[in-house]
Amino acid sequence: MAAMPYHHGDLRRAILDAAIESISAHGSAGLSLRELSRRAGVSHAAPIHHFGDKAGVLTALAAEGYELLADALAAAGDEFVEAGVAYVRFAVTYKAHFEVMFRPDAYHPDDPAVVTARNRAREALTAGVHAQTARTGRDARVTGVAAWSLVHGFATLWQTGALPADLGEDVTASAREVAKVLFTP
Amino acid sequence: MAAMPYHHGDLRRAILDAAIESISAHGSAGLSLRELSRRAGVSHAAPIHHFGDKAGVLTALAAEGYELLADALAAAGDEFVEAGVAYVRFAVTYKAHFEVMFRPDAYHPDDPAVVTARNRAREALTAGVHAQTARTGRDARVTGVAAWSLVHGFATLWQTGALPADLGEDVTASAREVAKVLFTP
DNA sequence: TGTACATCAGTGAACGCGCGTTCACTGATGTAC
DNA sequence: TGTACATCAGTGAACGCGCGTTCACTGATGTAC
Repeated sequence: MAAMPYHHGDLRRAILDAAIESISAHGSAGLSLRELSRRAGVSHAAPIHHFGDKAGVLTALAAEGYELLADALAAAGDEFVEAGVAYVRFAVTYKAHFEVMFRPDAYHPDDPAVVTARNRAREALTAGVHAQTARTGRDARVTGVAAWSLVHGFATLWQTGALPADLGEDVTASAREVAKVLFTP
Repeated sequence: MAAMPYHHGDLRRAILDAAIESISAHGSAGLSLRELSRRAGVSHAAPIHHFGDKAGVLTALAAEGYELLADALAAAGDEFVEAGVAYVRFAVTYKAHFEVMFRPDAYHPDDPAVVTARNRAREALTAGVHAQTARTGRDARVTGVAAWSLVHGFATLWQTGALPADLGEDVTASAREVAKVLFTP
């Protein structure tokens, strides 16, 4: 039975992973630092060293989430429907990140890392919309909000389990069908 | 200085109102029964009498929310865009109800009152969609999900303050513009 | 009109719990010379 | 190659707090006769 080494190695990452696991299972509402420490197998005061306080953990998670979202949207390119699908796929794959990102009361939304990543995601999101509206001649601002609302609402309702069961389990396919409604004559 | 009467009169209502006030201000995550009792000016064990436990309070709130939503949608009639606007207006006006309704982990989603009210709201929501798709020949199921996603996402993003500031402050007008995108050629 | 009694609504003390944060500490690591 | 020392990472005890729920209770109300 090997004794735990005194230094963890990558406690920062381990705490974030523990947070992701816990939030995915039980939501972000009841999250506690002590639970994360337990999951990471470390004393309950250890996370403070890396994150300062509880909000610091969620801030790091939100920043990471916006980075991942920006990457996913960038990878989808200028194809509007595919960007929408990528948004939904991100929300489902990174459930915990997604949930935290849109609970700004729970973290430090003005944190520089968050601001930078969020702007990157915003730009990626509007890029697809602009490519679309340039072709169709619609108002870019309103169309952008409509598109964002659609995919955000779909992702949120899907997560909550509020959508009718007969949609099936393939979230990508469902999201694509739904996204098409917005841009099919 | 009049002494408080021993019996409150309508403590049930007072607790619900206190919950609405508290959730509107600070979200539903940190809500506590003791805080509600304080707000209602009553001993901290009193709410148990009316609601059984904490989840009971939120269950009552969710049921009330679905009733109010069903009423709002019914009042909008079969006009699709107006039903969408009504949905968003409901979410903004009854912020606390709306927030609780979509946090089924926090209450008893199988409570009969909740189930009944939720079904009423569902039917009202699909009525508008069916009227619309009968006219346009689209697939009712996918269109319904798209419409619901759109208004739900818009409402959610509006509440979080995530939408661009240049939309202005008139949520009804913005919602109408956005809803129109879904059904304008 | 009065009275006994059941029922209901609210009280206040007590319980045990998990939490975030602080603190002085110790173990481990790496760097300067 | 060795050694002194600064820095960093994690510990564990302690703090004070607010919480949900339980419990035996008392005050108020209404109903049967």
